[in-house]
Amino acid sequence: MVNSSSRIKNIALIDANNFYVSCERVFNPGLLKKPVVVLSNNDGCVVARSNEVKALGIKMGEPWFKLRTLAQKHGIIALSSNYPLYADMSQRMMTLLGHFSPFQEVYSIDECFLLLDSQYDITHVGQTMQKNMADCLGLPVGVGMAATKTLAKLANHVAKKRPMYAGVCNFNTMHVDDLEHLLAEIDVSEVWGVGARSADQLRAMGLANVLALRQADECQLRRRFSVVMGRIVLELKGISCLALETIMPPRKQIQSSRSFGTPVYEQDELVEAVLTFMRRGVRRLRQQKLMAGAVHLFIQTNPFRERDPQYRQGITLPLPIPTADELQLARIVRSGLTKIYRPGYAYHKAGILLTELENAAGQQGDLFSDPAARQKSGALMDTLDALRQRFGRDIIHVAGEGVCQRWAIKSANRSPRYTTNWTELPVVRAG
DNA sequence: TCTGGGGTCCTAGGACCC
DNA sequence: TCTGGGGTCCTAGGACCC
Repeated sequence: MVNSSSRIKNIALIDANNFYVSCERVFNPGLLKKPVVVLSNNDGCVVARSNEVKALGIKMGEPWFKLRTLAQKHGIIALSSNYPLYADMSQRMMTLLGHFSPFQEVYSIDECFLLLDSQYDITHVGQTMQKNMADCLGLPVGVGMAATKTLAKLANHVAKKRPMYAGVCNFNTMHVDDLEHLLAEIDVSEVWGVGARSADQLRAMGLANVLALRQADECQLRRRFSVVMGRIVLELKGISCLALETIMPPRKQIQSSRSFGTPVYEQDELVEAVLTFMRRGVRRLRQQKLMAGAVHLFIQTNPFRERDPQYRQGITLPLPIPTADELQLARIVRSGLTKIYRPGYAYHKAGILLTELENAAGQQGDLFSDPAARQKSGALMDTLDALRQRFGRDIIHVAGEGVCQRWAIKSANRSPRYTTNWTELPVVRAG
């Protein structure tokens, strides 16, 4: 893996440490060095942990109510999630990192891949990125570099876990013996794409660490698992199978769903929820200039309440022609709900899934559709878009969404939307 | 009392066709 | 008595990711 040849690719993975917690700390330095968690919707589960919390052994995804005593004992600060803030910080981070290479793949809210030019000292470039993120945004990041995406992910893991790397680790400049020694110490479950299930099976086959997996026979593992595992093995060997996706592929589905703050029994209330989800889904559909060919609607009781009667049902509702018309979509889910709703259950979650998405611009005409009606619907939707743009996205509802929304989520400890809402900007004291 | 939400890809198996 | 077989399409479910 010594970087003797310029043909070896330099792929960097930059990833913010404890992203949500770090975003909160930027605007509230009082949270620095304190144990902090950020909770999911409804303040249900832990979705981000500061290092102090990780040190206490608290796991990702742990239900918050189970941690109350421990939290009290250690003074853990719990924040409701504040997605507008994180999304905005993410955008700033990606823009800044984009200056380091024309080849950037934004992989998730807090990480991106960059293809770097080998003529520079790549490790130094990584250190510059790290400093840049700290100086401009106040975000701590880890940087991993290697010849493939899977190896870069691992290098990033090493950069964060081993203090000697100080957050920047480049596999491409390591001697192969050192690298293999390192990989032998890493559990196979740390490999990108190896989940808990596969990790158990790999261990049972005697492939417990990353080096063992790297040296395994690709064909055999492909047959035993799937093509995905085959690719992972090749990537670990330094053979690139996963291309850098610099252009975001179009969405294939848009989902909008929520657990309820309190159980819902009545059909009318479910209608409220489902119509609200549909409005949110359609907003994203229209933002991305897409149309949906079908909608899937689902409702379910709480699977954790095992003693309660359980019911879960979904229905796929095809549209005669693809549409982004909120009113039409609202009508169709409302009628779909009457088909799957059963009285007598405590519903806990519902959602809609817009599928068979296609580009609104490339929309084909339909022999039976009425062009005048389509034009009218388009004009109405444009008006709604404009009103919401001007007065806020929740200004207009479809009739039936309800006003009080008793089922709406709980979000007890949300921080202000520092960067995206004028009334919540942080105040800077002069002098 | 209280257990997230939003995605992707792959595979197996059934339906269907010739 | 003999009781096809191969290709394709679709869907549900599994696994994984952040």
